[in-house]
Parts: sequence; C-alpha cells; structure tokens
Amino acid sequence: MQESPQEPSPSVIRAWGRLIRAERTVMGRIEAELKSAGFQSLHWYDVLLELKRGPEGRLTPREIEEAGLFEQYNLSRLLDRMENEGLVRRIPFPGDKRRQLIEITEEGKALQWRMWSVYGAAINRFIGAKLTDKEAGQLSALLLKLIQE
Amino acid sequence: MQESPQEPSPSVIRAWGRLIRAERTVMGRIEAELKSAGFQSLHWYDVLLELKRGPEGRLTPREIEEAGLFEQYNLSRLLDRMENEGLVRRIPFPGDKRRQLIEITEEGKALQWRMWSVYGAAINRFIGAKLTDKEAGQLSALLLKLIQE
DNA sequence: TCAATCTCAATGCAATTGCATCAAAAACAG
DNA sequence: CTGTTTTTGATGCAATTGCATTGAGATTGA
Repeated sequence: MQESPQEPSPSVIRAWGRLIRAERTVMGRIEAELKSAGFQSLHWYDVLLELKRGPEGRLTPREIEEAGLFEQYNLSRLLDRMENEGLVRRIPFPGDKRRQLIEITEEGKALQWRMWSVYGAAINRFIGAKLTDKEAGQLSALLLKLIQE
Repeated sequence: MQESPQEPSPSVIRAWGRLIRAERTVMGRIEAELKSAGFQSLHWYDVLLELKRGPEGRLTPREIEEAGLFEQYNLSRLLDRMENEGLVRRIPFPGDKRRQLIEITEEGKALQWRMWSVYGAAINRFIGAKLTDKEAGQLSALLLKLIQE
C-alpha cells in the first residue's frame, strides 16, 4: 500500500517552506522601510520602473501586467489610483481603439527615483548584507529553475 | 556627488527580483491546483497543519501567528471562518481569561489530510521536478541566510 | 493595594483583491 | 461582407486585508 505516490522529498518540502518564509520576511522588512519613509507599496514602484524602461516611458497595460505579474483587474484599478496622483497618464493606442498606452509622467519618474533611494538601500541591507555576490548568483540560478516552463 | 551610496550590486538586485517572481509563480501554480480541487487557500492549510503538530492539536492564536507569519487581526478573522466551518474550536485557556486555545477538530484533521494529497503533489510537480535534492538543499541554505536576524 | 502599564483578542471602517461579467473593438471564418 | 469568436480594459459585488482602536484581563511597581 502506497501512502502517497506523490509525496515530495523532505528537502523539497523544506525548500518550499523556506521560499515562502524568506519572501515574506524580506518583503515585510522592505515594505516597512518604504512605509516608514512615507511611500506607497512596491506595486507602485514596479509599475513606475517598468514604464520608465519602456520605449518613451510607455507600455500597454498588458505589457505591465506580464512584466509585473499583475492581475488584469488589479492593474486596471492601480492605474486609476496612479493616474489620480498624476504619476501616469492614459493615452490612446494608435490604430486600436480597445487598447491604450500608459505613459509615465515627470512626477512619476521623480517618485520612482525617490523610492529607489529607500528601496535600494533596503535591498542592500536585507539581502546584500546577508549574501556574498557569489551566493546571490547561486540563489538566482536556483530560483530561475523554479520559474521556468 | 554620490549617486547613491547604498546601491546594491546587480547580482543582489537580480536575486531579489527572482525571489519575488519565483515565490509568486510557484504559489500561483500551487494555489491554482488547490482551487481547482475545490479547496480553500493555503492559509487554511497552514493553520490546520500547525495545530495538528501542536500538543493535543492545540495552540494559542499567538503561536499560530508566529508559526505562520499571520497578522493578529487576519488570524482572528480566519479563525472565525474556520470555526464556522467546524474545522477548529476555541476553548478557554486555563488560568488566563484573556487567552484562548485553538483546537483542531476531527473534521479539520480530515481536511488537512485531503488538502495534503493535492498540495504535496503540487509541491512535487512544481519544485521537486525542477530541482535535485541537492539543489533543494542548497536553496534552503541560501534562503535561511535571508531569514536570519 | 491599586493605579499605571502591558498583553491578548476582537472589531469598525477603509482600502485592496478576487471573481464574474460586461461592452467595445478587432480578428476571424465562411 | 456578416455573423462568430477573441482581445482589451472596466466595473459591480463579495471576500479579504490593513489600520486603528477597544475592552477585558494580567502584570508591574510604588
């Protein structure tokens, strides 16, 4: 009698537990730094950074969605809030009336920059100080295997 | 003029990005499996598992909180829902009327077991199939460094 | 002893997320 | 063409989360 044909190995179970805990722990620490500096959540930063990297500071919502693993309905409303704050603007997509382009404003760029000064320092503190560059590279390589497929 | 004294190294930034993405990707896949099997979110499972491991299937809310990285107010309401479903029951804590003990019911144990058959298989599929045991061990060790302190 | 402080859990209310669906426009199939 | 299907983004509503506060009960300290 097989108890469970799909039982994962203990080391795999442990790795999964650690992945959850490490992500939450570090995310919690980083978001706490951002919040105490008076900033919005990392989602805002992610959107701003993606836009800044895009051609002419513009991307379609779909592209942002994919780049940041957003849900369509969440992103739609997040963009509402960001537009209200003057960080992005929606402009028509040439040649397709369904679509739109999201463009980062100067204010948005400025916020991205200000957030990075806190965010980057936090990454450094909570990750850079804990891993050597070599270890960081190993970690990246292992995590990549999980993302693939 | 220093651009940013705290700028993390590229490999550290990459590791952080991968950590977020890997956790979300794998979590998304696993939760999708659970949902398609008709189960609640992993939070429910986490609570049930912690309780099952506790002495006589009982823990205080604080202990669950710490074990599962829950927020106090979220756990309080999660326990409401789980109690309504008959998965746990609240019992008085001997000698301290502020506190309580959460006890897993037989129904709760049964649900934990049924969820594990799906959850374990998913862990195996989305992690076990992607990493050797040795790699899983390396990953755990690296992630542990991030959690510590 | 007893007032001040701290711990534990709950809750009102606002913000966010998840789900299902919609309307509009484009792409496709015959 | 024209009817059908697909893509894109928005939204109503329910569930969950976050924040601040509360109330009850322990604990502490003069």
